Amino acid sequence: MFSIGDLSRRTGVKVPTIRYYEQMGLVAAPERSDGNQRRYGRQELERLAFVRHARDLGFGVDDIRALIELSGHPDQPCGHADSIAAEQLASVREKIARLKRLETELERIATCCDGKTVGDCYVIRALSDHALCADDHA
Amino acid sequence: MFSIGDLSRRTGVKVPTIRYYEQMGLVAAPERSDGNQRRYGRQELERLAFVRHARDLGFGVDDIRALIELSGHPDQPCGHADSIAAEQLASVREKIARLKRLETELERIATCCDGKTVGDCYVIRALSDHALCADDHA
DNA sequence: GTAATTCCTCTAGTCACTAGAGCTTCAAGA
DNA sequence: TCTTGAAGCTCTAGTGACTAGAGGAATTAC
Repeated sequence: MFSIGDLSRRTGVKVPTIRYYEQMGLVAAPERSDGNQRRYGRQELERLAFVRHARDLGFGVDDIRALIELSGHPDQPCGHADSIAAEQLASVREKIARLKRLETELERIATCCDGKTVGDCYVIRALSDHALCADDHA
Repeated sequence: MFSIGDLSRRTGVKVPTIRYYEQMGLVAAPERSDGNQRRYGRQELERLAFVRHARDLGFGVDDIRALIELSGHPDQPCGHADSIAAEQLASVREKIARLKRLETELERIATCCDGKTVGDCYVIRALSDHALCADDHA
């Protein structure tokens, strides 16, 4: 049996975040001590580690709820879990693609400024005039 | 002179977002018609385009305020503008690096599942057991 | 026994918007 | 000129995933 602080140290999830996850239904409300403090066991630790891991991988709260629900039914087909993961992968790839376009544009903007004053600063001019951009990062 | 709707169509910034930018001080409060509706001119259009462009590039509101402030002083040295842009570039690069680590891990998770039920689904097992992960994406 | 630490609940703030209610103004056609 | 429907106005509240702080109670270490 450990306290919320112990659980926090073991999982790397901050104390208020654990309480928030409980409120959101990602982890079950645990037993309480006589003085009304939360007391956790091994099962809760594993569940929280699962949640933390899924969050680290960028899954949203709703996805995680669905994955937890699924993990409680080991006999069901796992197509749904697969598709949640595949969607997350697609969304990560999209974000990477978008950020790479930004990177290209920012490189051009941030490294081309050889003016000394704002008046001829390439950063400012590029922001003022979208036409100076190489591609359509919008 | 155009209305907020015209401005929205010309810049691609939604009407409530324009009002929000005004509230945040990113664009100046414009003249009003007799009936209290906003009336914009060319200058406001350019300013909003600047803001939109900077937002598209991922700059935060505070950065944009600073860049606008700078662009109003063409005689000052532009080192500050450069450093804002350089910081933004660094932050974009960091995000890309992080997302790539996630991508690698998600690829492993999402493509390795050849089980038929949740019980032996690799997605669920991988989330339960961080030790299955190749690298430290946390 | 006491002092320091940790815990509790509750509210409110973050960022950059977005949605909706309830009302007024504007522009175009009859 | 009248009417109708779109577009405008302000204000409040909601989004996601936390984070911060107030004010007080419980636990733990010495």
